[in-house]
Amino acid sequence: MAQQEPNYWLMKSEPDVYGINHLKQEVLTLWDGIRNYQARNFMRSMQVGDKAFFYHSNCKPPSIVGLMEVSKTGLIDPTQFDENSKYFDEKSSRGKPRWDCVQMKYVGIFNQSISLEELREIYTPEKLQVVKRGNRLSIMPVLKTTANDLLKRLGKPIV
DNA sequence: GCCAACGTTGGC
DNA sequence: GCCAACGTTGGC
Repeated sequence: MAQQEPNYWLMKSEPDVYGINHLKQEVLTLWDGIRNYQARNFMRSMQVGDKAFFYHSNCKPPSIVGLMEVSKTGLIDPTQFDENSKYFDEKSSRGKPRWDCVQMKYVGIFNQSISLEELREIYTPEKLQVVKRGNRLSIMPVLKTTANDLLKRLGKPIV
């Protein structure tokens, strides 16, 4: 069977909470704690092998810093059942879990990251959603043409 | 620290 | 089903 073309995504995380270096150390991580339906639905449409730009948010400067890859899909987010987790959801049940997640795999860090400010100079919100003012979505698709252009600018990710 | 944007909740 | 109140995200 022919390999399907990967889709591209952008996923935000705060470097103090879980940054690209955490992923570099762990290699694999569960992208859990997503409590937004739109973001969850994007995760549901992910395929193993899809690529995602790792975006550092809530920091100076917010930037695309690395690349990762979807390694497992359709996983139930365990934090929704954990009463001690800040992501605990009392309205979710094991019989009918509300939140799921994917497993991501480290690919590499870009030699030179691209800041949000620079992204705004290059792309319109139609070309790259994250530059849209007030965008709070933490997971969003990236158009193939934009993704290819980004990869050209960012160069080869360093493992 | 401020606040714009916007998703969610709950009263009606 | 509307919408006001509230909470959160995240840039600045």
